[in-house]
Amino acid sequence: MRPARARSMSGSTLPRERGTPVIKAVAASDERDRQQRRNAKTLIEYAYKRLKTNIIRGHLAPGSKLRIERLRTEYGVASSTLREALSLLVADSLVTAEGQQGFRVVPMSIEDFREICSLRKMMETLALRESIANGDEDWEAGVVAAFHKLNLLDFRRLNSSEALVDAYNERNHAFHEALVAACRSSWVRRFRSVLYDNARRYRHLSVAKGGIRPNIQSEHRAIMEAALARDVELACRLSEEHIDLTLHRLAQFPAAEIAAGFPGLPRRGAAAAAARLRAREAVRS
Amino acid sequence: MRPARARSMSGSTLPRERGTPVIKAVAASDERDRQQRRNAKTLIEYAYKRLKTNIIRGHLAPGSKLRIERLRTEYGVASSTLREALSLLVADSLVTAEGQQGFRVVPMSIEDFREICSLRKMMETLALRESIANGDEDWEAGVVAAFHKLNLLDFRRLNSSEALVDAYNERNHAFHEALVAACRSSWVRRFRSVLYDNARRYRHLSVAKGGIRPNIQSEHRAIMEAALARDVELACRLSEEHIDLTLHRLAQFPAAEIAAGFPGLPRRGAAAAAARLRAREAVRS
DNA sequence: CGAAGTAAAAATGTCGATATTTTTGTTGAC
DNA sequence: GTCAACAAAAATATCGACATTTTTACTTCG
Repeated sequence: MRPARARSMSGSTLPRERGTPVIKAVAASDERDRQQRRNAKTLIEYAYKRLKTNIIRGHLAPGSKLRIERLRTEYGVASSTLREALSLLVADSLVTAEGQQGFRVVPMSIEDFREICSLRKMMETLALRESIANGDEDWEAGVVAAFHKLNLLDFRRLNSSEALVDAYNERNHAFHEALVAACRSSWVRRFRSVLYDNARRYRHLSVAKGGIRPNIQSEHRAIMEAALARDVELACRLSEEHIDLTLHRLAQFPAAEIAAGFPGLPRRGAAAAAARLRAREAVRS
Repeated sequence: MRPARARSMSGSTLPRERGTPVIKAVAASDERDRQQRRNAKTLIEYAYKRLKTNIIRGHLAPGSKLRIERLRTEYGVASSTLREALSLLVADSLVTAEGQQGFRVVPMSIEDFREICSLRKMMETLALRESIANGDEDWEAGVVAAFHKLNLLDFRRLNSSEALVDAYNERNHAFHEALVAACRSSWVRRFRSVLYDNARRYRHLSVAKGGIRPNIQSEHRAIMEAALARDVELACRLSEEHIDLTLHRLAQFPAAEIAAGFPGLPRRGAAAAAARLRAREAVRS
C-alpha cells in the first residue's frame, strides 16, 4: 500500500507559500470550520461543505446574492475555487446560477416547502419500501444503532444549547439515512437526498422559531419498529405523517417570515450584509 | 433601454487580446458549435451546452474520464471555465465529480434506464396532470404548434440523414416540453427535466441502433388529443405507455452494448480517445 | 517471477491578475 | 420631476501559470 496520504491543503499543517489571507480567515472561523477543512480532500470540497452548511442554517439568507469576492476572502480560497463549489451546489438545488448574474441562494417559501414535502413523501416511501424489502441484518443493526445514538441526546435540554441542536440535526439525519440505506435505486436515493437537504433548511427555521417537537422520539421509534417488523405499509404511513407534521408546524408561521429566513436572529459579517441586501432586493423579485 | 448588449466573447466578432488557442478550436469545430458559441451568454454556458450535447449523443462515452486539459484545448477555454461547466453538469446527473479524481461521464446501463423510466413515468404524469388542470388557451396553442412542427418532418426519410434526426430530437423535446408547460410545480419540473435529459442518452442510442419507431407520431397525436380533451387519465396512461415502449425497445439490446455507448459508430478526436480509454478503464469498475 | 519501492509523467486542483459586463450614481435635456 | 445618456464603481467571468496529487513506468530486491 501507499503511505498515508499527506494532507491536501498546505494551509492546515504547513506554512503557506503564496498569498495568505487564509490565516485571518481561519482565525475568524470557529472550530467546526477548521475541522471541516481538515476533513475535506480538496479546498473545493471544503468550500462546498461550508457553503452548504451555512445555507441550510440560513446564515446565508434565502434569495440573497452570493458575492464571489466577499465569500472568497472570508473562506480564504481563490475565486475559481469558490465558483466551482457554488456550481456544485446547484446540483443540490440550494443555489442557482444565471449567466453574467452570478449565484444566488435558492429562495424559500411555504409553497416551495409544500411541494418539497409532497415529493419527499413519494421518494421517502419509495426508498423505505425498497430498503425494507432488501434490508439484511447489517441494515437492521445500522438502524438500531442510529436510533440509539439519537436517543442518547437529552431532549429536555435540547433547545437550550446550539451545540446540542447541531448534534440532534446530525443524528436525526443519520437515522433517516440508515432507514433507507438498503435501498439500491440510485435515482430515488439522489432525489430523496436533495429533497432532504432542502427540507433541512425549513426544519432548521422551524426549530429556531418553535423548538423541536416534544415527542418526536416516539415518532422515530414507531417508524423504526415498523421497519424492523417489515411492516412496509405502516412504516410508510408513519413516515408520511412524520413529514406532514413538520409541514403543518411551519405553515403556522407568517409567509413573510419564512421567505426572510431568520429575521429574529443576530447576524454577523456576510450574513448581515446578505440580510441588508435582501431587503433591497426583495422588490426586484 | 440600454443599447443592444455586445457579444460576450471577443473570439466571435472581435480579435482576441490574450492567448488564442481559440482560433484553432473554432476552425476545427463544426457549424453547430459556432452557433452554440454565439448564442451563449458566457463561455461557461457555451462549454456547458457543448458538453451536454456531446454526452447525450454519446460522443463522450458513458463512464469515461473527462480530462480537463484535453477538453480545455479542444473547446478553447481556460481550465477553470471548463471545470465550472463540468460542475454545472453534475446538477443534471450527466457527470460525476470525485475529489482529486476529476470528472467522469455518468455510466449507462439497462438497470439505470429502467429506473429512469420508472421515475419518469411518475414525474411525467404528475406534470401532465397539473398542466392539464392549469392549462389555458395559450398552453393549448403551444401544444398544437409544437405537434405541428414535429409533424412537418418527413418521417419516412428520417433515418437517412443525421441532420433530420437532430431536428426530430429537438422538436420531440419541444413537444413534450409544451405538454407540461402549464405545470407550475418547480420541483416536479426540475426532476422531470433531469430525467428527460438522461433518458435522451438512451433514446439516442436506441435510435442509432434501430431507428425511430415507425408509428411514433400516432402515439404523440393520441397524447395530444387526450390532453386537449382534458382527459387526464387517458393522457397519463398514454404517456406511460410511450415511455415504456422506449424501454422495451432498448431492453432488446445486449447489456454490454448499452454500457459501451456507440461501439458501432465511427469516432473522431476526443470521442475516439474516450473510447480507447473506456476499454482500459472498464476493468477498474 | 512477483512484489515493493521509486522516479518520471500526466492530470488535478489552486491561485491571483485581468478583461468584460452589470450596476450605481450623476448630469443634463425635455 | 422623469427620462436618457454617460461616467465611475463594483461584480462577474476568464485566463494561464503554478503547486499538489495521482498515475504510469521502471528498477531493484526477495
